[in-house]
Amino acid sequence: MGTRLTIQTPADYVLSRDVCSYGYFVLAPNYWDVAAQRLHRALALDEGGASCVIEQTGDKGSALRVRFDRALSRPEQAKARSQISRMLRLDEDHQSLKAFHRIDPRWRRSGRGRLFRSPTLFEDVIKTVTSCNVAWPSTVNMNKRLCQSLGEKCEGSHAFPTAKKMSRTRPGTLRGRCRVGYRDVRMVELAKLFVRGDIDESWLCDPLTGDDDVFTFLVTLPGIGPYSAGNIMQLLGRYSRLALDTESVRHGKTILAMSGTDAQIMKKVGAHFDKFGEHKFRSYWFELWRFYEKKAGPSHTWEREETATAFTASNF
DNA sequence: GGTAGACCTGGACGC
DNA sequence: GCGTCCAGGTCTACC
Repeated sequence: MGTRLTIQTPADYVLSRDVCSYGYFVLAPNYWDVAAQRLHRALALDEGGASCVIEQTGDKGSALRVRFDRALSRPEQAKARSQISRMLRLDEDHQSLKAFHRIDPRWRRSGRGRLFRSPTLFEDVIKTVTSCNVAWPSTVNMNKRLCQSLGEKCEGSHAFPTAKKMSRTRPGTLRGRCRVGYRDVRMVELAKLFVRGDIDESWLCDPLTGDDDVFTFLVTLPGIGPYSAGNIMQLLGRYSRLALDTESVRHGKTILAMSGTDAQIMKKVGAHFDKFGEHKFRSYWFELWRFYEKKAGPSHTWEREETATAFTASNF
């Protein structure tokens, strides 16, 4: 029989709202079961992969129940708790959420403020690289193939590849089997940096480290430019910068009624959100998310293979 | 500091 | 079914 864990949540926590809050919830190995409103995914643990199902059967703030497909050792249980907590932002600073709702009360009623992320920073960084210079369906495919080709196999699924595994993979394998194209070398280099400890997560997360320093460091990494750095910063819980891309231009044109060249609109979008200060990214993102939900319905109803793979500028 | 072109994949389109 | 074009962010070379 597999291990079962109970994980306490903050008083305002709603699983369906807080999982279905960022596009990564539809990327492998994540799978949101719309009918049951549960999150399925495999985790890479010390003794191999383990798939789990996460559900919240009670009201807002009730505990999460997590069922694994196998028995976990004590150290694995601790690691699983830590990874799930990171992924679901259970550790999001409550004062920061309150401050966000004070500066942008549009999201107070729904309680939106947490953005779904990955169990590890490595997965967040690689997912960011797979989202660059491609349409969303290609990002979905790349992540699916990365898991199938390099992820630890467990019951019915695969975990996301570990940095160690990817660092030992030939770029040609990534390109050929996972269809990541020219990103192959950059992804292997990133994996090696993680394995060598050259990417110091504790420094990146340290409140004493300035946002400018984090940004300056991130853009030195292979495959990471201004867009990716901005995105990784929000994944680190630093919301003071935007991740500007073609979606930002679409948003500027269609929702904010901005005009000019794409470069001019990007600058205008950046300036438009300055008023939200260190919560800028969340204000920007939830505006985008609201737009997607108007088009496709509430995000917790998005079927991975249908609606969720379709939200790009060209489709909307 | 700003910009043009290459990088790669997959989808759309025309034939 | 095949060929061509295009979108997408980063990187390098060049001005």
